[in-house]
Amino acid sequence: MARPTIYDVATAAGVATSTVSRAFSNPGRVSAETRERVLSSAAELGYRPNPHARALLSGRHHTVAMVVSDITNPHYFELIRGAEMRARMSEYTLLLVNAEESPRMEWEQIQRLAPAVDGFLLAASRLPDENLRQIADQRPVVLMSREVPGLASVVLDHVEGCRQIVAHLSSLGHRELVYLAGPRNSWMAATRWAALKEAAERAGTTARRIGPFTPKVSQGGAAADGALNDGASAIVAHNDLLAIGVIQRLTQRGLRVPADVSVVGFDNIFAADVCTPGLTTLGGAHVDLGRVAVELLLTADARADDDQPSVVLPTELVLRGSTGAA
Amino acid sequence: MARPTIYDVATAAGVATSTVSRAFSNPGRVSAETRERVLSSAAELGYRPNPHARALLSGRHHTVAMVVSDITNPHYFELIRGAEMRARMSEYTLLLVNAEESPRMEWEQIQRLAPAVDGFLLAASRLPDENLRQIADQRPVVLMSREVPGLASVVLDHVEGCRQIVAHLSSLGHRELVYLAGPRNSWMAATRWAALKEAAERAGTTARRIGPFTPKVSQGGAAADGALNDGASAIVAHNDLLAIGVIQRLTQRGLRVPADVSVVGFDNIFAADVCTPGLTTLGGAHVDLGRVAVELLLTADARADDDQPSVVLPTELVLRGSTGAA
DNA sequence: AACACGATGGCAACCCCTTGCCGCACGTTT
DNA sequence: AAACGTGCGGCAAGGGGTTGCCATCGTGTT
Repeated sequence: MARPTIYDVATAAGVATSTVSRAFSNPGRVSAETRERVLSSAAELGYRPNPHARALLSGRHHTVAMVVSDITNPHYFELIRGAEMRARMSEYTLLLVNAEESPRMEWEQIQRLAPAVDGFLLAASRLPDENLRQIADQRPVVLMSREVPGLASVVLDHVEGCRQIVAHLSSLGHRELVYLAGPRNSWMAATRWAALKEAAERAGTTARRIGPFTPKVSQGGAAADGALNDGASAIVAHNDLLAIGVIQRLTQRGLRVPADVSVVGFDNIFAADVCTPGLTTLGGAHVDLGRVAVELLLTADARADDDQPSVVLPTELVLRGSTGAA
Repeated sequence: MARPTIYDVATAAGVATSTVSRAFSNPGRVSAETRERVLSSAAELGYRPNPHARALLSGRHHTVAMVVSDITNPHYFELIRGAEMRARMSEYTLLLVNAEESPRMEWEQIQRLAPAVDGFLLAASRLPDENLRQIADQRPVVLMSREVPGLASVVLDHVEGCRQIVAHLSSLGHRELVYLAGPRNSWMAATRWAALKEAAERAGTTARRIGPFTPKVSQGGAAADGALNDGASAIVAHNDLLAIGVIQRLTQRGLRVPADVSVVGFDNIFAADVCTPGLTTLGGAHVDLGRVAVELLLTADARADDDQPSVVLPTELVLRGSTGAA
């Protein structure tokens, strides 16, 4: 038989549909006794509210969309996990959308979903600030791993993280490092480089940048060759995938890591722990990042437009075998 | 200003709302000229249909839900990617749901979402056959990495795959292998063991099973110790995570892989390629699996209830350093 | 005893879009 | 010229809930 509706429940309980509705969504508005009767009728019939009908009028969908710039990057899975957990805690559904590194596709998907979700989680968005503000005008938005003035965001503390990286390399005697940059339109790539350069200057270390590189293992070859050409004794890659590709290429070319070259990555993905040598990488509370982002999104209504928090979570430098004395 | 509705477009174009609706969803029903006028008015106003209102009446939501039993397992990422790609190709949205290995949670989430999605993709569902059939009565369902008579499914060819594993180990001189079983309610765990045992018998090899183990790296320790106790020269782990944990533990205990013990995994996750030694594992077209599953789901309406295909995709044994002569 | 007021339930409009059915204006057939 | 299509728009009824407003009832106040 067809799914029971609120009308069926109303008939069964001998009340009006409005009473049924209120019994569920506004318990204080009906007497305890009536409520009890409605709920038991509903349970008996196996009634479940139709989310679409509910959303149509109320405008609340109990759904948040998370848009990731590239779902193939294992780094995002931690964010997704955290977001999914927090969303489910509040009985929200997480919609996952992949933008495949294409700003246009990202924009279109967001526009398509805008009327159907309560807000957007944008992970490492490739859209320009301007567009992000437009989206924020329509729906609450929380940026992940990106900051834009006036918009809510959650990021890891890469300034401090880069300082740790430089300090670590410095203490091992490295006086020159090269940064393998990420994609041109990646905010993270710009941020990491700025923080790295600044930290290097303070530590009396030389930092150079080459790239940009698409942050995938397959690009590690080209990146490694470029880095060797540069002559630095330490390589800081835009992320772990690239770093792993670099190590593979270095090993293939007969260099020893870390005896000849040290390599550092970002993200602390699972593979960083099992590759050889283990990858020294800047990790952090990625699951928390996802969690906090949803938290911010769900509480967005309670904040004024000009009160959008920018949460910064701590990083931790995970030392493994890929870094050693210069 | 508020999002324009079909009424605004109708007014702007000087037609009735029904005409606007048809201009979009039933082009043959209006004259080319009228359609043109409606579309340009709509474009001008920036009109986008409200998916909820559309779904409410039509019953089609252009959304499919994918339920994974444990989102922390990187193996699923490939399935998710494939499913996401195929869904987007048809302008469908993919809803991602995590069941956290809990059948109860899986069931509740599915019931909650049932009225809001066009179908379910259930990856490695932990629900009993009975429940799966109930779900299939409500909505189209496609199982991934699981088979239930009468329901559509996509799986890798583990019978052939296990044969390959046994043949490989056999050719290296292994005469005894031990299988580290997956979770008790996992269909895959049962299937792999059955296939392995059968293949082993034919090859004149002894196969024993220990477990079950939760398929995580952290369980590799206990699994490895159990396997060593068994005395077999080759270990076949339920999946790569477990296998990697096993290798770590073996190495820690001073054994050499593969000189002392060979290890084989399942899934060919990214980390299998970068760990040391590289993990020999049974891979397959996981992205295709996701793709095909969505394909089946989207075409489910066209098939009779008793014509639910069970697609079997090929596997490939990826040889790496973790297996060697006995 | 007359009145005020809070608690509770029902009525009906509304959210936005789809679709069955009707009617009109043509063109075609015999 | 009468009888018939046929193509195309509009009307209006939902689809399943939510919510503003009104009616009713019981209790407390003076």
